Amino acid sequence: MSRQKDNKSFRDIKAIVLERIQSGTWAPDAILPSESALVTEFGSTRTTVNRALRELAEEGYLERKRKAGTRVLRAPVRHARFAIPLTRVEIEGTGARYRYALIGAEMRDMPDWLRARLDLRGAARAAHVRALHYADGKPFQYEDRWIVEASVPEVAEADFSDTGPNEWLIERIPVSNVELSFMATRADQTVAALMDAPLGEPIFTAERLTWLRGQPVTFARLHFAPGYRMTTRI
Amino acid sequence: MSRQKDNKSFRDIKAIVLERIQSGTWAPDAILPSESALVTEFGSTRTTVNRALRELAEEGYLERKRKAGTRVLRAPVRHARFAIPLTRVEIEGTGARYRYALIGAEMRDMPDWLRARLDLRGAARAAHVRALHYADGKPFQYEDRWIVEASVPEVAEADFSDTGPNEWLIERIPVSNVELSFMATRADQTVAALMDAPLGEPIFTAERLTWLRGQPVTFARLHFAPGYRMTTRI
DNA sequence: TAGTGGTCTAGACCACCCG
DNA sequence: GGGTGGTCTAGACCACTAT
Repeated sequence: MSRQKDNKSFRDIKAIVLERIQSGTWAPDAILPSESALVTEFGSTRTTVNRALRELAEEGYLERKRKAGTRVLRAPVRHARFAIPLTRVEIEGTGARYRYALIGAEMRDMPDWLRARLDLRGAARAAHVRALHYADGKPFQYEDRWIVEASVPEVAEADFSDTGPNEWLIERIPVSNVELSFMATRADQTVAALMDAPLGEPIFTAERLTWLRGQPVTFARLHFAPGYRMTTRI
Repeated sequence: MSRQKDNKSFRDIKAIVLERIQSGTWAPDAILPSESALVTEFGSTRTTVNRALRELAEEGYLERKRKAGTRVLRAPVRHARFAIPLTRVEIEGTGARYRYALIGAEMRDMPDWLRARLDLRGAARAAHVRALHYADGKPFQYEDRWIVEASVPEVAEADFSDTGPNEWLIERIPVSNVELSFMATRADQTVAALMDAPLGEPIFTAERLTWLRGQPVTFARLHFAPGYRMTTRI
């Protein structure tokens, strides 16, 4: 049979199923009809029905188990998805003018807390780079980053005067693993001075740890200007 | 041809392609071979190759366009994914004992800032519920929530003494839209007292706005105990 | 206009797991 | 044991868009 107007695409099926969940037709904990039953109802094939249900499960609405069937989740396990763009892109995306300023960059032995954090034994050298990102002339983000020399040897000769260390890294290192944390910290002297904020001001802070194939590449602490909100719609 | 040992599953293909991206075999901006070329290389069918590439694109590694082909993204648009569980589930997941305490609940007219936030015109009543969630006897999260009566009429008779308002809501309302924000705030008198923290302490705070089919349902502000980190691996 | 990805049909085998 | 979802093959038509 060729594709008819009344046949349902996987998007149609997703929409119909979601509507039935949200309207309560299929209440939490209810078991949906099997794929083959839905194939009959929607007049499509298992491939299509399967894709619709699989995606709804990925989105946290359904739980699927062989033999047990497809169940409507009581509390949809919603996942917040945050895009993690380059700071420059994030700023330009709001229509603001981006400016970058290097505060300092030097090669150092890594402090103990950082070696512990990166799970590195023995001494290791790293570039310690500090920089400010401005939006429309106002401080937007203070970046305090370490780049492990063993993983990125060219870092010893890198020049960060014009390009942020993150953009520099992205040109060279395809990342494989990232651990990302968000927290609220207190503005210390450095941050307060750079952000033009009172000492002790609550600062939205992100920590980012990056590995390439098991090797630690970089650790960054990103301090956002007071009032920053990270927002997403799900 | 039946499935042979040397045939590749879509997972195999994903892994191989990802390895080629991360090793630089397929550098940023490079165009991958077309699906049919990969079908020849991997000895599978387009359905399988397509699923592998489609998922890698969803994960932010590739960009796909008809006719233009599949391109390796320079800066992988990585997405942090945070599971948003019930507070009780989050606490119990760490192995800690969960305890809930209601602080106050009453029906009120919504304040102006909230009506603006929910895009509601005219007066509207809502339940204002405040509650504390404990982990192993220590304050973990202070929840300050408004529930719109027009969207959930039963809320006027609800009893939140034993069950948190979030769990209560989930039993009744399948959500459709959520806006989630994270920020750093300063502990005010209420939060400081409840969290046993100094006034002005930086507090990791989440705001959550929920709609059902365009109707605002609830607005919650969740204040986490000092030191809270939200972490994810991507 | 030609080549690429997007999606569908039709059918099949299999892994898992509940009863 | 048997029903369910997981995934694959083989082939097809179509939509988009770079050239």
